[in-house]
Amino acid sequence: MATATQSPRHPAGLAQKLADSGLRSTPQRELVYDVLLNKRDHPTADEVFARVKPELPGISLATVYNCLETLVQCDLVRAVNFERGPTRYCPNLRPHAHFHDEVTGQTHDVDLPETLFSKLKSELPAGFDANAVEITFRGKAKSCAN
Amino acid sequence: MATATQSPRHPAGLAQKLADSGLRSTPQRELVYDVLLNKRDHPTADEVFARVKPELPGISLATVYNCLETLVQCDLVRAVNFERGPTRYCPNLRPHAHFHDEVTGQTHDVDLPETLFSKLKSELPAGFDANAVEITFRGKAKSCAN
DNA sequence: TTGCACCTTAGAATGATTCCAATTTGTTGC
DNA sequence: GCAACAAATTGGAATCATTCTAAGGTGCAA
Repeated sequence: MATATQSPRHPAGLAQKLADSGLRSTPQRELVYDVLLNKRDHPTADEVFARVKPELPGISLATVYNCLETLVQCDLVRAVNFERGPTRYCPNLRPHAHFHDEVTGQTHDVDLPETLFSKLKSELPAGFDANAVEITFRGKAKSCAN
Repeated sequence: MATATQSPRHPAGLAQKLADSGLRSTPQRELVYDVLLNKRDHPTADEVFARVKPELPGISLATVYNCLETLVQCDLVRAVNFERGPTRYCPNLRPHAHFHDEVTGQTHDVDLPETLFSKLKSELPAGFDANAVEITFRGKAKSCAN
């Protein structure tokens, strides 16, 4: 029996949401989710792996991929892709856009008015029924330090 | 017309645009560009390769990748990515969005009012300077036959 | 007609991700 | 408590798109 070395640093929602899908809450899944919540810089699977390893040294990269996939399935996390780069993960569930900084390679969340998303969908020609829109900006972000 | 197996089926712009960048117009580049113009279904590199091979049997996949990259550099073609799938290529230079049909896997161009793109950029918080926006819809497209 | 820069080519290498088969772990009914 | 069964994890192999590399063509310029 694994002792509770790690208390849940995340909303209790995780176990519930997993259970809703008939899935179990495991140390690996909790930790992966914690890591995403704690540093919301859109890490790749590899980066998540690196952050998770110190706490759970036996975890494998395959498991990290599995956990991330599971979290995406449960709608706890969004997968974000940009130009064939490795998939990044984002625990921000509100509808939002992404801004890719061409200089630093960083990804930022950008909140946009809800109306914009629905407006966009309404612009579609007849016969197109969208259930998701994705908006991605590319450019330079002035860091706060400048 | 039976004589010239490959007359330029594309606007004369190609050779010019290439020259502008100090590049040569080659049979491979012309043919790849032709293929994109002739069937605008957002083919992958592999698909372009397959379409090009009958006319130029000696062409290699590496060359197709090279040509596509070159055309993108010259702003004659746009590379389109969707969720880690293979990159697709699109000779439509007008600003437009893409609609991915979840059923058929097809990609459709969607023209949106120019104002929308600028409006979107103007919604960005201070400090974010976008030079490109990408809009991608996912959903079902009723085919015309229905 | 030689030199040189650009191009193409085949195949090897890379990188992210998925697959697989073998444990391990958790849960349930007894 | 414990066998039986399902769900999860693991390491390594496999896959897929793409890029790299080294070697050989091509064509214009001097």
